Amino acid sequence: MAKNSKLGISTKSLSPANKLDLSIRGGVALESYDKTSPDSILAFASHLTGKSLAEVVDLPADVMNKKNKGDLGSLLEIYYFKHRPPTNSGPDFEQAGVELKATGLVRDKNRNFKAKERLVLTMINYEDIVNETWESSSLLKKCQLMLLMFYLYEKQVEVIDRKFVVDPILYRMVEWDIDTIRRDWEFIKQKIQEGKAHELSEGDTVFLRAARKGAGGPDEPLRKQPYSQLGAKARAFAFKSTYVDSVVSGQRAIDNVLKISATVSFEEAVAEKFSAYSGKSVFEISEKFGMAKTSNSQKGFHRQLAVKMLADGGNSVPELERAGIELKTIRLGANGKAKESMSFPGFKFLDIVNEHWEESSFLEKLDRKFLFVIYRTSSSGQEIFERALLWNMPYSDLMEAQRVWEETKRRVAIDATDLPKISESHVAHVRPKGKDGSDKIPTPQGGMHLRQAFWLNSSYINSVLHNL
DNA sequence: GCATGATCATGC
DNA sequence: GCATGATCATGC
Repeated sequence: MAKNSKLGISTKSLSPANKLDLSIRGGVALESYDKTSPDSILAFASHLTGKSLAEVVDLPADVMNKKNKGDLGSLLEIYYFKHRPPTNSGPDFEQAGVELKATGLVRDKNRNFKAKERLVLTMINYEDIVNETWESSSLLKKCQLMLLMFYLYEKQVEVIDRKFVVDPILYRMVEWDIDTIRRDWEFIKQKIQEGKAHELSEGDTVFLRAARKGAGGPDEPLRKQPYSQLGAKARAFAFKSTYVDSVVSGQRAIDNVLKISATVSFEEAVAEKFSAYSGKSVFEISEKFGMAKTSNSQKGFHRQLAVKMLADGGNSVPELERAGIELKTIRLGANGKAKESMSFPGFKFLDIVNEHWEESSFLEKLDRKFLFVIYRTSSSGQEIFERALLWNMPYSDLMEAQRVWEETKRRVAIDATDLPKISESHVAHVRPKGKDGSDKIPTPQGGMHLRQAFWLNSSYINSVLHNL
């Protein structure tokens, strides 16, 4: 939570920390709550469901008059919970050990709630983390128990008017996904210990990410790291937004497709699922799952087959979505090479010219963990499932992808019909991707041109596979 | 065999 | 209806 001073709120308007004068408006008489009890804090928080902060408490004039009213979490603490969080790095409610997080939801295509963005937990201190163990970590101290409050984010609505649209949740890391989260934390620490804080990437890990923090522009000052002279971008521990989604929807209770446990990591669980099929023919595997390949142009066939293998015949793997893992199939020819490049979502000419790399959808996709499911045509002409592996893009290649993206942005503004070709980068290129030849969208030049997308070069895919 | 362009099937 | 992942098609 931001400290009060950051909000510019006079502390004179605060009630004494332990005297709970809960003058609640709106005809709702609320009981007090016990600051030492997580359950009591949760119960008190739940009275906000369906309401906004401004509906429930009288906010002082200095807050109401401020144009930027600050972050909702801090306002909640002060004016709803009447609580002043400690200035140390521990949880907001120190006696109960509860950290308060208020986070925004938006509606997806199906009108379901989803997290607007990743949930930032706490800054990564590169100097300190190398001396921590998981058990003694500042992350665990602060965030092992969190009160998560979810409001509907709408840009034009002031923070104090945003309604809490679902019930708050008391999130206990121990009960949820501590095994995976701990591994994520260890991985991030390890990278810093190797002097690679500047190479941290969101794709490194599964649920807990090292998320870029701060403005992120070229002027953003870099932080020192203990085992390298190179400065590193400021990063914070954060939960991946798809992971937050699963927390909101309560999905976690039912998705146990991969059978991750204290002794089986995400990677091991995936490997275990695929191991039974290694070397088997695509035909044999599809027979097993009763999948009739209706035509050769069934373009999603190998992908469907991959999901079946992972989900024991089911049609989805919620853990993949929760972890934001990108499933991609790769088909190798008899020569062991991937023939096709790998496509990514299309972009609009009019949008990309105003985007920044850091916020681009291409980076959002690339900066993930990938699950490659690899098929290979044997010398006899029969296609077999070879293996599956988890991968994320090395830092240097991500930089090259950025270069291609920046070049694309630059050239779209000049001539949207002349974009980076496969020969211009060893990593990525731009190519059409549409329904057909008539699928054209407007260009900055005022014309119409075929819809385009970013692709990873087939030669790059092959070099990645070769190195693994 | 590769670069480039075109298009299909699917799920939401 | 449309974006997306994937594959097909053509020309050199």
